[in-house]
Amino acid sequence: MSPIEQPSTPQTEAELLDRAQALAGLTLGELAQQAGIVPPPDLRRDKGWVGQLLEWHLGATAGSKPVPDFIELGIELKTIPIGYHGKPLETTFVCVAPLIGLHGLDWQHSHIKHKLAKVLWIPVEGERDIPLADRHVGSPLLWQPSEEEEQQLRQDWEELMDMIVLGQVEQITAKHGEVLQLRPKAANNKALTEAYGANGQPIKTLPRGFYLKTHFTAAILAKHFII
DNA sequence: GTCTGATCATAA
DNA sequence: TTATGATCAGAC
Repeated sequence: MSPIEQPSTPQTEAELLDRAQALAGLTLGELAQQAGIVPPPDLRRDKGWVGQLLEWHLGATAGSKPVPDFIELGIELKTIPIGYHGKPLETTFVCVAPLIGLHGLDWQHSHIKHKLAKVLWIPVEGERDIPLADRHVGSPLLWQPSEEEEQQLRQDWEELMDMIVLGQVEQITAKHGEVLQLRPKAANNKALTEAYGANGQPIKTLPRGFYLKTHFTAAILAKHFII
């Protein structure tokens, strides 16, 4: 057996798209075999497995660094689990929400705006009754937020950040926001980080992340594939 | 059936 | 602990 090398990094957007398109229709089992790895029985203990498998095939290099998957192209790769009805099964994690040091932070300079500036979505069958190795990869979609989409994101972001600045982070639930929600993003409920309390004093709370609601990502996919 | 809060693995 | 990659699973 010769060692398996990761495919090279695409140099252009077109090349990345071509290569993503070439993966469409294949199963995760086939892709795992090409990468020389064995699919886990389920994703319970490997929630990021699908995303990392696709990153490998497309030659993403960022690893766990806080930069886009394809640095040169400024493109972020996201896999999205799809149900039998063609709609996303899960919300999409975007990034962790800053809870302190927010003075002067606005939407234009937010981490989330930059994360979502250009995203390569790759739908993957996600129904739990389909064995992981048998799930098919779908057609990729390169997306940039429309003005309307960005406006929706910005509005929710500003509402949520206002609450965080006012020390109301613990009053925020997943119901806040139309397209963007704030939910815990942690290893467990013992992992704490610093935030503002109601009176401006520091408190310890669960790290939070921004997630795109399924109806928002469903609309993105629908706009591209159904029209 | 859907949603929300909780959780899992790994690297640095 | 924070960053990456997300899905699980009980509540509703």
